[in-house]
Amino acid sequence: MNYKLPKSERLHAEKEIKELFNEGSSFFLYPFKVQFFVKKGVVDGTPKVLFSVSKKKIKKAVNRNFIKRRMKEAYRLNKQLISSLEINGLTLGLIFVGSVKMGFHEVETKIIQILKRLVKELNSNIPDHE
RNA sequence: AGUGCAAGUCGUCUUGCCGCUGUGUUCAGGUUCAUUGCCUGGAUAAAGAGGAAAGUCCGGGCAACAUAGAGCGCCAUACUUCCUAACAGGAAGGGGGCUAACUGGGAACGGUUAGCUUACAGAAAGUGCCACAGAAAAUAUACCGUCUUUUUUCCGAUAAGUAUCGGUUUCAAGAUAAGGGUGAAAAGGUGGGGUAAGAGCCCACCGCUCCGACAGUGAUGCCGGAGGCAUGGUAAACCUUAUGGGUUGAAAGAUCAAAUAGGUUCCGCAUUGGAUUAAGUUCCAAGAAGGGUUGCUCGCUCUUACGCGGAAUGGGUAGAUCGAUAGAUCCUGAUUGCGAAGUCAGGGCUAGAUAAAUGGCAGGAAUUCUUUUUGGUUUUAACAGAAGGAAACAGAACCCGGCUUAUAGACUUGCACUUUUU
RNA sequence: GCACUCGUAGUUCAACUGGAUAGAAUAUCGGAUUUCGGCUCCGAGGGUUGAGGGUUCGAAUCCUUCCGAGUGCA
Repeated sequence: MNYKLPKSERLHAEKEIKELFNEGSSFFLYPFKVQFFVKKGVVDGTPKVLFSVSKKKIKKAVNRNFIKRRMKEAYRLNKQLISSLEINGLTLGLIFVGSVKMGFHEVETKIIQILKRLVKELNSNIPDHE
C-alpha cells in the first residue's frame, strides 16, 4: 500500500487554487470545511490536496503547524479510501475552521468520515452533469 | 542545609514502524551523434528550528532607481570619553535626585561613606501656557499696609483771646517694598547693623552668577578673586543650536523563457512667422504647449497625436533558476585594556523551505510537581514502595549587530538572611 | 514583508490648544402614573479612560514599552 504524499499529490500552484475556490463546491463537517473540484478533460493525474488552518481562529503559528501536521498524516494514512474513484483531475481543499487544538485520533476519525462522504457525493453527482 | 536577590549557562534523552525537505552515492527509463550533461522514477547514507526563530523598536550589509542632483521643509538624536561596520546599543566616568548611617553649625545650610536611580543641550534669541486660590503668576508695584509733610473735622490740656502742644479723622503730595492667611511655584536665605519707616542699603555666613589659575583627553572638580543678586516653571509646547538622514525594500533585483495576441525600438517629416519656388521646394528667425517627479521651488526627464517613409529585432506574462546561506561567524588559549572590546595562534561549523519541510503513531528512561493508595508512626509531617496525570515560552522566510517582551525546570558563581553543628 | 490608524459606562458616541466630581443618549434597577402592561415623568447605580512606566504642580489628552482590534501597498 502506498502511504506516500509527495509534492505531485499536493496542491501548490496558484492558478489551480483559484480554480478550486472559485468554481468548486464545498460542504462542512465540523470542524472542517471541504472544498473540491473536478477539472474536466484531464486524462491522467492523481488527486491533489491542500491543507489550511484559519489564522483568525488559531492565532499562534506553532498551533497552526500542530494541526496541519496531524491533518496531513491522517490524509496520508487513509487516502486509499478515495483511490477507488475513477475520476481524474480531482483537487481537494481541507480547511480547519475550529478554534481549539485537536489530537491526532479525533482528526483521523473526522478525515475518514470526510473521505467516505466525498466518495458518495462524487459517485452520485458526476454522472448527472455528464 | 534552606530561602531570597543579581549575573551567567543549558533549556530533555532514546527504540521501532510509516512519512517530508534539500544534498551525496547508485540503479532503471527517456533525450542526444555521444557523454560524467539534462529530464522522470526508485533504492540508500548522513543532515534538518530558537534563546528568544516572536514584537518589528533601532542600526548596518545587499539591490534598484537623475523621479538619485541643489536649496528649503521634514524626521531622528542630545552630559563626557571610548567601543563598534553602524546605532536611539554597550563600557567607563561626571553631574543631578532619593534613601540610610555618621558628622559640622545658633540658624540658613552643609560635609563624608554606601546603596538605588536618572530621555541629563539651550528658558540670558523669540512666541505661547501656568486652571482654582491669591494683592500679584512675570513688565513687579496697580491694591491693602508702614512712614513723613500739608489741608480739613472733632476731643483734651495750657492761655484773657487769636494761638501752641498731644491725640483722632479726612484729602493731597512724597518715600518704601519689610509684611499681606493663597498656591505646585511668590522675586536670594539666616543673623546683625542701619533708618522717619524700610530695603543687599551695609556687614558676616550660606546659596547663586561671572572671571582667572591649577588638575583632567573631556564632562567636570578644586582654589582664589569679583558681582550685591540680575535670570520663576514648562522645550516628552512651538522653537534655537549642533550632528546625522536621498528614496524604496528581497513580493528589491538579475537571468532563462511556453501558450495566446500582434507588436517593439531607432531615425526623418509633422508647430508658428517671414522670404522664395511649379511644388510643405529651399532658406532664415522664433522658441511653445502638455505631462512625469518625494511636501515645495529650481533642475531633470518624457511626449507632441493619427499617419507616411526607412532601418533593426525581439520585448515580455504564467512558470523556472539565481539572489539564498562561510559569516562585522563560533569555541579555546595567549596578549593589550579598569571595561565594552581589539590583535595573534589553533580548532570547529553543509537547515535552506516557497500554499511554505524539519513530522505522526506506539513504547522506554531521567528530573520536577501533583493525586490516590500501601508500609511505618499515638497522630501529623518527613521517609520508602506501587499506580495514574502534567511538564514552559514558542516555529526560520534575504542575512547580520542590538533593544524589548514571553519562558516550566536544571546547573554554576557572588551577596544577604535564617536554622543546626564545631 | 513594509507603512499606518484606533482602543472611554452593558452599547453608540462626546470631552477645545493638558486644568480637575470624565458628559449625553440608550440599556439596567427603583419610584410615580395604570385594574395590569406599554408609552410618559422623576431618581439611582454603573468608568481604575486597554495594561505598565515616565514628563508635568496637574495626563483620557504629551512621550515610551507591551496587549488587542482594524486599514492600506505590492
